[in-house]
Amino acid sequence: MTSRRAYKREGEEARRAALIAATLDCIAEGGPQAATVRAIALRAGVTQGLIRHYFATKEDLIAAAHETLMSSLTAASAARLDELPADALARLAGFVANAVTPPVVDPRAMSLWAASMQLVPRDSAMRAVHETTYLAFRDRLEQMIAAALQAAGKPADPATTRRLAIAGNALLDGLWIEASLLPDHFAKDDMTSIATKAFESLLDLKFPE
Amino acid sequence: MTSRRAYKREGEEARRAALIAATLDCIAEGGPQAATVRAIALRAGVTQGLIRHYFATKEDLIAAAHETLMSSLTAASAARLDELPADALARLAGFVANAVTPPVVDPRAMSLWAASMQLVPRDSAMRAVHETTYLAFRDRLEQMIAAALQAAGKPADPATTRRLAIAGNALLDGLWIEASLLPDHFAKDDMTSIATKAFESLLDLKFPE
DNA sequence: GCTTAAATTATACACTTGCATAATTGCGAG
DNA sequence: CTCGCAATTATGCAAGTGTATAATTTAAGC
Repeated sequence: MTSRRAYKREGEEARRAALIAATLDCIAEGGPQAATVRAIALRAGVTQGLIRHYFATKEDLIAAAHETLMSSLTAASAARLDELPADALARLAGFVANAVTPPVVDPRAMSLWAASMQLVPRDSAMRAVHETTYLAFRDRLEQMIAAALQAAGKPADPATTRRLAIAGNALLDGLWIEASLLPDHFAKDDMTSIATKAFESLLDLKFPE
Repeated sequence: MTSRRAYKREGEEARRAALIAATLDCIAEGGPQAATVRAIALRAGVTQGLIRHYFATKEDLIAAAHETLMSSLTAASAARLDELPADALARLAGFVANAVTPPVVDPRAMSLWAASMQLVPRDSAMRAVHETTYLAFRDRLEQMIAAALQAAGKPADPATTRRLAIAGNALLDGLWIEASLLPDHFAKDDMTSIATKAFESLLDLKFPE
């Protein structure tokens, strides 16, 4: 009559995803130290032994979680790309405004991102992930910048667009961080206007209304 | 004949400083989880009991460490202010170049900064510290921007300088982060040139050679 | 419906963690 | 020189950590 906990079998993908989600939740709420095996299992509605069944070690789970986080962050900004207008200038303007306002601006995402950044200097796998996702985002921005410059009839040689993409990316990153850290300091319109005008200055062109 | 460890008495300030420094070293090397009481004591050349003697709890020590870190980060960029030229344009140019190159760009500092950022969303004390230091840095930048605009004979109304300071600050933050995370991706001259040209575009002026 | 392999739970273990408390030692005051 | 007290070390402890392994249960195949 030993009443053992009832459970349901889930597919491997679903369980891995659930464990990763639970891990990110734990880290977001209490930092890396809060992401203990037991806390993660509890949040995933599972007993701790199961973690070991899907991830050889806790470190593996953490790594998988960070990888998932990174791709979801870039995916979030890419998702809206289709909804943007076709006109190159309006397209870039929309992309910029999107990057510095909710839901892309988000304290939880920011906290998780900071946790990842901390690992980059000392974990080569994390460094590789960061490098890839950073360059992917920057390349996309560079293409939109090049298109916008051409649409405005300005020269868009590779050296120039690279430089502008690096600066533009940094600008968006910095604004995203501050808006996420101090949400009450910046009104939504405020942020959009700051980012938009900065990009107009940077590229020396004017976005359509 | 129990040979107890020999030790030297240090003043309270010295010991607190040493413990804080050891704490930051631990966090920089292995993240918050590596900053255990024992690891900190070992690095400070002290036994763990002493920590409790100077800090009621580990959390107190961590908080003190983050506070020290933040003020030292802003102090680092302020220290060089006197060495900058008097001419407003050259002064701003030097400030910008300084912010995106070593020793301000530094993986260790970046790692520690990320650790702090992670605490901001869930720790009100850390949030207050961040807000203060962020605004202090931004205000300093705003003043230099206003001076540069005036020197170039351009209008420098408060709304404009505020907007430019926010964008300029974000730009410097973003470049600082990337240069610190991926040191091999950017040559020193490269970074300086990118930051300088971006600021010239942003303010619509030209820095002296 | 059995059988069976895999998914899941349960339990145990060795080790680390932060903290408390007692035992000593350095070092200035007299 | 020695006394006394605060600074420091040493030791212990209960709780939490990751991981290993055995015991069970689910559900699919025949």
